[in-house]
Amino acid sequence: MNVKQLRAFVTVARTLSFAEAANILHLSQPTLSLTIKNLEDLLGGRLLSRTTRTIALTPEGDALLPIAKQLLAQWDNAEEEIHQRFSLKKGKIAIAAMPSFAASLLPEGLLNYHQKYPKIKVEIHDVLADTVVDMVRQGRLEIGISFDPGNNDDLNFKPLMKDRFIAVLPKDHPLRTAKNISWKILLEHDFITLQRPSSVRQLIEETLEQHNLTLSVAYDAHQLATVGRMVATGLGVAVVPALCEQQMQEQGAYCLPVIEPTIARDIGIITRSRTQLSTAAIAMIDVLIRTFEKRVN
Amino acid sequence: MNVKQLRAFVTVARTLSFAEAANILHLSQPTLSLTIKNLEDLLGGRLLSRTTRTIALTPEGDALLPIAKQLLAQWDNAEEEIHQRFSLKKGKIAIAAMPSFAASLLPEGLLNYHQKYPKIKVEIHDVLADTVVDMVRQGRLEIGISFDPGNNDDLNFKPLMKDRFIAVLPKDHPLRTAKNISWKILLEHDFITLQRPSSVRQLIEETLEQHNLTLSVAYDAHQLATVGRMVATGLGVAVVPALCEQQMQEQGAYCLPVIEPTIARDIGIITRSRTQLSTAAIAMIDVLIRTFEKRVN
DNA sequence: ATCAAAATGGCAGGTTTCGATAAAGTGGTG
DNA sequence: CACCACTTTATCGAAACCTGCCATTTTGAT
Repeated sequence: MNVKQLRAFVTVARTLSFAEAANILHLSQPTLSLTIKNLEDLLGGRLLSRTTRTIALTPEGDALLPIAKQLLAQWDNAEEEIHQRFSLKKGKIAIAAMPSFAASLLPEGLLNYHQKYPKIKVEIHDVLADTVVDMVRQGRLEIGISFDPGNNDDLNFKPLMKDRFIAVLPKDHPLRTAKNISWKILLEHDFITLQRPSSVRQLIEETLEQHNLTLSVAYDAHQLATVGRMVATGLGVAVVPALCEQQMQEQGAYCLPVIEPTIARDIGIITRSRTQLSTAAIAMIDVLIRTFEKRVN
Repeated sequence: MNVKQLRAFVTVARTLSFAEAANILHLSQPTLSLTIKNLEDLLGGRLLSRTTRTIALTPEGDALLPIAKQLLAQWDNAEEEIHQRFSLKKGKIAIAAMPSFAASLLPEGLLNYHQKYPKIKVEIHDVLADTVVDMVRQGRLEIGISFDPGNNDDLNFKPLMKDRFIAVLPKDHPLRTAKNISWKILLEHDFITLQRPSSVRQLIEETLEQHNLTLSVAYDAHQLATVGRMVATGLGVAVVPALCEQQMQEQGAYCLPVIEPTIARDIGIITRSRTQLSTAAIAMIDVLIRTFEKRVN
């Protein structure tokens, strides 16, 4: 039994005419005759009692009709459902992004995506950079935004932009008029930064060590927002990704480029290699690239 | 999208191997490859992410799988349902029978039918003989059991048996030892019969009129059971179809053949001509014929 | 008898199917 | 670390099959 046969039966049952049904189905009358006959043979008896003048449903046909209608409706729904998913009119996509990106640029990308594919739901996981990588690796979601996880067989990294690190100073700090500030000077002040598992903290420590600079941390916190507020309050200075510049300024802190050394890292899209991405994910990646490509903070 | 494609997809999703799935589906592996490919093309994207070593569902495939499973299950159910109806394992059939038959022989036929097709429900309408004919003519049910409705374009009559009319006497009646009884003698007693719309009453009146005999009715009732009880009580005598002989005897009356004239009528199966009978109905007719054919009461 | 509609038969085009073969990814091995 | 062998899917070409149409016949109703 196939869909064509069932559709033919329902149409004949509705029109009570082979000729008219054949028209509707874009078939010739003989073909329709045969189709119905095949269906009847398959099911083991007549569904339609037909003379040249009158078509009527047999009791079995009567029983099949509502079932067939429902079946066809569900069939079409299923097809439409998947079709919509593929054509991005529907569906859901999950993204993990490191907090600095999630809270700064990501919304702009999401806005572009939503304008293009308004029916797709997007779920954002703003978690630590390492967690982003883990979540993608475990297949918990399709797209991660973080910095380059390094050579990795099962992960792909597509760079989006460079993220410099910037110094954050209280607004009334004497150095705020300078064009930039060196680490050496910066480290003479009380230093506020993120707590250890953070990638920002790690990167700062590693880089300073390479340049034989010593970091003494006065305060550390979990969230950049806290750091920003602490700096604004005058507790000390900090170094954060440029991505957070706007956030820092909004909290009343002042941002300056930090040099000697300049710290920068690639931020990009992480996906699993060897795994087919959903069309929604492919579209999301496309939008993100268009939005952020070659942008340097 | 067709059933074959969906079944192929579900099987591959279950086995996670094209080769194994092809075996299960009794297809060659290339054919299965192409089937899946066609389904994917139709829906607009990949459902299965496949390498030579690993097969995995894409998000869309994941979404389709439960839908497809449900759809196929319903599909099979529908097919099975109708199939069972045709093979008489299921279904319902309605019969109308005149009361004299319904209360006497019919149960024997129904028993045979039920033994052969235990899943079929049977609905009995024990109504007046004329009503039986009307119900069949109107298409309210497929099978009627009554006497010959006469030449009729839209009805078929298939005789089952001859039904003689018999005299019913109180058990202590002086004539009960006779081999038979003539109408002339019978009419000397108080006569009990059915009320006018009944076919029994009509047939008796018509026949007697043809033989110049006069019927004077002392009592008339609606149901044969009442007539029987009245006779048994000694209120008078009656003439009823032989079908009711057992019933009369059970009620304490005594039955004798009635002669001069003998009244008999054909009892048979009435169906609509030019209408396809359900398989259940065809089987019922077959059973009834086997059970009652050539039986003469 | 005539007319209209479904059934049947024959034929063409397209699809499906298969076997054979190619391509690709994986895992082991030197 | 590169290469080879093995396994599995993808591709290709030919044959079988099915499906569709047209022409014709059959059938039932007027």
